[in-house]
Amino acid sequence: MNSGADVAIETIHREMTSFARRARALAGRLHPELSLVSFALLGHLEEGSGCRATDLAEHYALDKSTVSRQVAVLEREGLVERRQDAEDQRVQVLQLTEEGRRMLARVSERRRAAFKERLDGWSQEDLVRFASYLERYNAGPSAGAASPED
Amino acid sequence: MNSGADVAIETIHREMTSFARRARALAGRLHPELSLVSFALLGHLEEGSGCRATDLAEHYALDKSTVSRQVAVLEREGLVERRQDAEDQRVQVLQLTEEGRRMLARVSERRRAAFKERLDGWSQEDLVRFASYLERYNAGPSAGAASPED
DNA sequence: GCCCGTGGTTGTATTCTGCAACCAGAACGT
DNA sequence: ACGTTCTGGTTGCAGAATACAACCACGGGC
Repeated sequence: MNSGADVAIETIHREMTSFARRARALAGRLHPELSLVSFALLGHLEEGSGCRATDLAEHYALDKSTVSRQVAVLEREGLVERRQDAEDQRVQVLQLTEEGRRMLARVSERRRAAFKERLDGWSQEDLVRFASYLERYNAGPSAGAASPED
Repeated sequence: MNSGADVAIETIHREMTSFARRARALAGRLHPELSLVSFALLGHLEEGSGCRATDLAEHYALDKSTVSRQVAVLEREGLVERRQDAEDQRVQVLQLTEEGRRMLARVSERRRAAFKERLDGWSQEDLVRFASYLERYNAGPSAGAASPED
């Protein structure tokens, strides 16, 4: 790899980190009602209907106790529901409630608005290309060293 | 804004968020000796030699008290130095120590390796363009080009 | 029926964080 | 010069997120 690419990687590395930092810091401020993790968990539940706490823990590299507590909070707030699995009594299948769906949509909308503002003035071509780069990056070249279980 | 751009924004939103939570989950695991925030702060110090705690706070959307404490830790560990500003006695200019530079290089190297693996196979052109998009995004809300130090 | 693996919860300690109160130096107006 | 306000920074405090370990409940082999 030549040095131009190295510099680019260094930059990508730094900027992505910076972004992560800001996203985390802002998540709590902009949406006090839904932490970044809760948001991610809800989002996960939205996609595939029904999943286990253990799945979430593994997917987000979180301890199962953490997920357990987060889910407990979300349940107490009426955003998710648990359903005992008929097959296996140990398992609790998690699902979004209607309220959870609404909340997710609301927060999602606000976040999207923030992004939109930040991306105002970009040409469509740049937006599309940027999006594709991010997708490509997150998809990972395969095993993805930067993301063991994802 | 047309729908093509909207889709792109949606994607950018999702992918960046995805990245953020993974980075967060990973930070503590990969580099127990340097939290994500500490790493970011050190990195920031490396670029422009000398900056104030307030600058860091603003840049990373952190409370100044948080930065104060983080910096205190980094100082105690001998990674950064404070220097009273001659102009303004209130100001403490922060700088990396040699040890700090070494530590940063070490962790940076490990992180870069992870990124590199993930970015393996990208053309230099794509890397450079991706990097510039990220910089542009992080620089702020399209503040007509050269937005200074944020 | 017993033991072990798996899904989840709870106890405990740590870390990070923000807010508010505070201190010290600078900037400004009178 | 003096007081007021502003700015950079620290500290007290409280809350949230997290990991780790111990634990409970169920399921599956033996």
